[in-house]
Amino acid sequence: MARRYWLFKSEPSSFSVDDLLGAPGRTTCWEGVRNYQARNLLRDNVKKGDGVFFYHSGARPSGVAGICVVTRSGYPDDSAQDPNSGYHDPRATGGNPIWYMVDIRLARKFTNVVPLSLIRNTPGLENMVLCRKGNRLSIQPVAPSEWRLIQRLAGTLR
DNA sequence: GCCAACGTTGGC
DNA sequence: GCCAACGTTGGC
Repeated sequence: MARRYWLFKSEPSSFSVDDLLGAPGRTTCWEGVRNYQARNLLRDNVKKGDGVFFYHSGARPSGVAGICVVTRSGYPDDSAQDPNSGYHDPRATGGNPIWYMVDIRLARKFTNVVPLSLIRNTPGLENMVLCRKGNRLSIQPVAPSEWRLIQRLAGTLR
């Protein structure tokens, strides 16, 4: 299977690209996804070696803040089984973990966030899942052409 | 802070 | 299985 591309959303007030920059090995587990559609992607489709856009939501501005690489494919999100975690789900067990996560490593933090407003106005990006009305999916597929275009945009913002 | 859009829950 | 109520997301 060829390398695939994704976009992961995070509110920077909760976990930002700078938090990942400061993490050991610039690596983190992407815990806490509690939506079944996003869960299915993490469990079944996001694979080691895939590319990830780190997206800041609820930010000023919201937009793509950097590029990551998946370093571990989907595995059970054990925060669901931790009563002390904010992500605890009492239904999750070892035999039925329900929720899944992957590990990602920050490859590059963009000098400037590529803002959503620019993405919306850039030909070739208007059909991104990100731009679709009402979209709330926190794990999204990104087309190879979109992957290249956004990196080119990031270069123009330097 | 507002509010539209969406996902989930739970009564029936 | 339907659907109203509710909670959450996320842009603005």
